[in-house]
Amino acid sequence: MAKLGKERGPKYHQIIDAAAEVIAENGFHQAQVSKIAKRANVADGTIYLYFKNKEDILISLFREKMGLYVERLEQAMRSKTSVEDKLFTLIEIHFKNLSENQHWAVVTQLELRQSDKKLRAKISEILKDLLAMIDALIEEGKQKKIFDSELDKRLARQMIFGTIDEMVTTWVMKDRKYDLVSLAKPIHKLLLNGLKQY
Amino acid sequence: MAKLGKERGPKYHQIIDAAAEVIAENGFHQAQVSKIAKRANVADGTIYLYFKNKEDILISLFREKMGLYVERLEQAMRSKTSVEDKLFTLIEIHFKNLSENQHWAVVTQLELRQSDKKLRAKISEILKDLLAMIDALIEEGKQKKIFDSELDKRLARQMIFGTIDEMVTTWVMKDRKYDLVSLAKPIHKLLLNGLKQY
Amino acid sequence: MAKLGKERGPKYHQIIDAAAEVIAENGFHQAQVSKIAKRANVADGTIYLYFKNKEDILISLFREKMGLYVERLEQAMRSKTSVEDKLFTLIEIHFKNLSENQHWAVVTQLELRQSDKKLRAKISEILKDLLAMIDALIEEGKQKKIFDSELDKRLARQMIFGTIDEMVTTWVMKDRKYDLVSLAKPIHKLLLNGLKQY
Amino acid sequence: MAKLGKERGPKYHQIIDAAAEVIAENGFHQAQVSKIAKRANVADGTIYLYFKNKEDILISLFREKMGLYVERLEQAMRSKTSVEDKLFTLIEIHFKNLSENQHWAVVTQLELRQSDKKLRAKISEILKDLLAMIDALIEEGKQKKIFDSELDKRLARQMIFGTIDEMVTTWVMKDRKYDLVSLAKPIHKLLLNGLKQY
DNA sequence: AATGAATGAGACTTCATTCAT
DNA sequence: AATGAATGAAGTCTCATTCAT
Repeated sequence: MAKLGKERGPKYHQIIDAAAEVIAENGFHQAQVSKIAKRANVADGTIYLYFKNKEDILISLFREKMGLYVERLEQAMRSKTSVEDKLFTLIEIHFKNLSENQHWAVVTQLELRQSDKKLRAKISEILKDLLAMIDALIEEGKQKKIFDSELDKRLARQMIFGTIDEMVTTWVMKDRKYDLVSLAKPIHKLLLNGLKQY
Repeated sequence: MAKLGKERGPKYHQIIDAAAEVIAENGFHQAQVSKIAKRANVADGTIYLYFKNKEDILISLFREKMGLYVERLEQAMRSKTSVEDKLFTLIEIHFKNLSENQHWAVVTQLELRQSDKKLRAKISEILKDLLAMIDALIEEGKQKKIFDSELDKRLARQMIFGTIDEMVTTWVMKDRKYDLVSLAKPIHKLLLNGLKQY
Repeated sequence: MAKLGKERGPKYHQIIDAAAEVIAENGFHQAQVSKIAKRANVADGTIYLYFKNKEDILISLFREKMGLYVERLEQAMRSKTSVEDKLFTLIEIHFKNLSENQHWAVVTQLELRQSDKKLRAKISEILKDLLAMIDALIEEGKQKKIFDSELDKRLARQMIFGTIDEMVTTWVMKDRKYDLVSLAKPIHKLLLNGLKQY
Repeated sequence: MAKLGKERGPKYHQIIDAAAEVIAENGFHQAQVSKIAKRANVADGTIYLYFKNKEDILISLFREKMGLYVERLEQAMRSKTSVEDKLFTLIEIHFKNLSENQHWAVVTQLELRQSDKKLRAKISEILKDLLAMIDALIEEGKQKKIFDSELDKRLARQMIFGTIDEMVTTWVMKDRKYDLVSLAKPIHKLLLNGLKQY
């Protein structure tokens, strides 16, 4: 058996990318291993030199893409100082990222949610990095007295995440017919309004 | 041939209810037609006298349950006059409804989302009644000058729906270990904060 | 799911018999479920209404055939009184049984031994009835002072069973070109010689 | 192309031995070529420089080990003069050989029998040396008037071989919990009893 | 109206073997 | 001589749906 995802040859990413495309085009339940293999220009068996099983492809896919996203997000937020700007950046980068990878947007908002309990638990695990960033942001806002000191961190996080996630889902379900990124500004204002103390 | 939901014998609801139970207990992917039939005390073939196919059972299930919920919601909101109270009622009834039907909460927040694109599109269709109520509420708030006249109705709706949906999902994923209804008050405050004009 | 082998419809035996034929003709590892189904004139899926899995077909096959054989053996031996006659009957019936079911002989002596450890353990379990009969015979011989009182029951059983089993295997491997039943007499003499006390 | 067993480099025996170990430890069906290669510290492809295919490894394995055994047997029997002693030596060396190589005993009595018809035919071929020795022994016994002149050589051989083979198999299946070699004496007596003339 | 036995398409994964380096 | 990444064929079992009774 090969490296199982360790030393990643070029085929590793070939397969990951093929999986993202095939899922976006055919849907989660129609993304057969053989279809992914064909799209990646490798034999079916080759998949199993790089991934333990089909689920492993999907988790790796999510981890890779999410990793890139979180990295991009961290980098962008580092240059911001105010809590307000950081929240705006978080929203904007999130929307930009998905606008620039619309296939991927379909995969995260619709297809991957069709996975079973076990797979979704692993996806949740990967999402934690993002949620932790939101939590840190809320904490900072509370310390800087921008947000109410009584603000429940969990509720605030659910409002932020729930809102932007729902916005992306709606956008995807409307076939991405309008510009998502331009909604960053108004939704930022709305969310900030909710969190701020007066 | 199936009656296609017209003349609904008693078996119709027997099957619907069995489906809800079986999905809640076994998960979406383990809810086979034969399992539903057995739970409903009918033969497998009988299912097809009342429903076109498996998907039809699930859609009908969602429609029936959602209908009851929207009805309850409308009734509760009718007695409220202020926009603030109406929003609170919407959140509270939503949380109460799911707290009192925890099996059903699992079905809507986790299991039914594992369905395929086609089925989810139909589920979205049914959700529209709820979303329309939120829209009406926002409209009323704008007219009464409680919400900003510039407020984007779609964004506001996504914030409200996204937030409460995410809250229920988190609650379900945390195995419903805490009281959801008591979160209605603080989240109502947070959302109202966001929507109000100052 | 159907009765899983309980209330056995006609298809149950159709499948069992098809399995015996297919194994004898194609070998154990070439006896695919689909081949058995085709031979039994049922759909692949029907197999699983009567058997838990492929292994279950094979075990049931062995149990059914072995049950018939042991029954026949018990009946034949019941009419014999002397230990010598009983031993002869045991050998003769064993040889006759396999001579009359040459397909089955191939299955037991060659094909079924290719099964894996788990399946073979279950087959051994079924064989115990036969071995118990041999044990009872040896015990009786010792009590009647025909066999040496010092005779180790386990060794004697292994000599009897090992010898006749090896004879059948040789006969099968030589393509059953000679008459097996006529060897019952001389081998009976040989075995008796070995077991008797002088 | 493979050397087909001609010029045997050191890797030849490395691979043979690795195969024996892997089969004993993992069972026949879990003895993949890649596992054997890893155990032998060679690349998968290297195997095919020394052996035509997987079957060829197994046949060679059996031939090599059996060759050593027959050699040892011949040497031990050479020092014996009486037929009785020779038979005893045959049994004792057989039992000793397998007691001293318990892994190998598992391989011959259980694992290798899971091979397919073709492979087992070749294994039988190799066994012929041993059977020929038994035949020679019977012949000698008949000439020396120790065994009955009417004794059927084939039957006698099947009794001897079947008995000791069954004894080893039982011992292996009982996890080799008792001493096999000490059974040589009583079983020798039993077999001799059977073969002798009175 | 009701039954439930029967159907059969469809997919993940393993592993012996090859061949470019 | 040696490597080991790549190949791709092949098989068991599930389950939505049908249809004869």
